[in-house]
Amino acid sequence: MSNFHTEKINQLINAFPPNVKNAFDLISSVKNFKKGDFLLYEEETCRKSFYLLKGIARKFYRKENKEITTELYFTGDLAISFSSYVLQQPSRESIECLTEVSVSITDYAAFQTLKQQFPKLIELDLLMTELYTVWLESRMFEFHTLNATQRYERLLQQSPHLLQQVQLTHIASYLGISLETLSRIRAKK
Amino acid sequence: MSNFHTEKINQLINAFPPNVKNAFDLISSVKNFKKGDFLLYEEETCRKSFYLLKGIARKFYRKENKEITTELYFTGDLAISFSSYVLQQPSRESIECLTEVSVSITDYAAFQTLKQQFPKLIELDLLMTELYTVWLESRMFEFHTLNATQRYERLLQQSPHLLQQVQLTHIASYLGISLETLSRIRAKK
DNA sequence: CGAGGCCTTGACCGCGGTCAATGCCCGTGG
DNA sequence: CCACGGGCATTGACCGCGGTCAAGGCCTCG
Repeated sequence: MSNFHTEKINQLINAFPPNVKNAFDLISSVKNFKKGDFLLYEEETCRKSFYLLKGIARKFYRKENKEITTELYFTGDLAISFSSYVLQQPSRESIECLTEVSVSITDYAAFQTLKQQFPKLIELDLLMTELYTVWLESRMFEFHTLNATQRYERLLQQSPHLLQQVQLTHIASYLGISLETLSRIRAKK
Repeated sequence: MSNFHTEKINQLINAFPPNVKNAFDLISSVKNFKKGDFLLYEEETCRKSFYLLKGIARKFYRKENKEITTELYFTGDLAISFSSYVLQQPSRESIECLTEVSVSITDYAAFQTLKQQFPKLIELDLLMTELYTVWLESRMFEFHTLNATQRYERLLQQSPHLLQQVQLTHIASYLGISLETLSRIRAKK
């Protein structure tokens, strides 16, 4: 869940009374991972959410022994396999650390319980889900309306930092194109 | 928002106390539309949600004078342009009735207010958003993992009724393929 | 009977994928 | 300090899926 509309979320969180914040912290814990470590394995059910405090991670699935990256996470993003998390079913996606990563982990079940206690947390959950869905819709839209070159240029313009920090193999599959095609696109001009 | 997980939603709604149901009904109203009528126009901000009581509708956007169908609605589905509704911004999509349609319309602003009064409604909103997102993720996944023929066959198997009721032009664009290609796929065996 | 909407069929072609060879960079060990 | 190997990116040759354009068929309805 990319944090491209963070203001709204921060606004809501900052308005929380201290007891809600404290209760939330009690069911969360910080953990560190090394480059190459997995936060979630394919087939595993996503029972935790990972809030990135530092580092870069990616979510991907395998298709005929090739890996398709579906999301890239940076500091401030929330990493989960959404469908697996919501339905509490095995995930078709994995989440892998691309650098050293520090995350704040929150347990799914504990959060569900806490939401019943503090309805404001349901509002937070709704807001974050809405923003993820808006992002997903726009990603879908771009896949259908832009060709490979246009998708690359749009990424270049919207998230230039990303290209410095993530290897082209992952960027290519995130854009839904082959590494070779991406290379050719970049070669032109 | 396809109602493929309706049980959960019904469960939640049935547990609502009567006063919540009544309050909700007070901000909703039934309206009828003819085939070809629009529930929402492109560029318009989606300020209402449309719950289909009867009929078929579709959501689509235009791309170079061609129409791409993004969702098909049947009885029991909730028709909205999600991003427009959530962000209260102009929609890139339109919603059109494919048959005579009867809908229960709920105003966005009134629903927002009612949610503050009855937090259970936030839970309902969250649940429905989650299910839409799960559906959207699976749609995205199928676009990336299946070719045109496989997507058609999957639709055939999961929603055979749909093919009886919706013209092939819309089905083709819903599957992200041209009418001609769909016709050829159907011709084989 | 004619017109228009919808679907089918044919001919053609281009975007982007695949396979394979080569290049480049960097870390490790002799 | 250089040599080697592995990971990642580039480049070239080829090709197939599915799109486009155009013509023709088939209903339905006035």
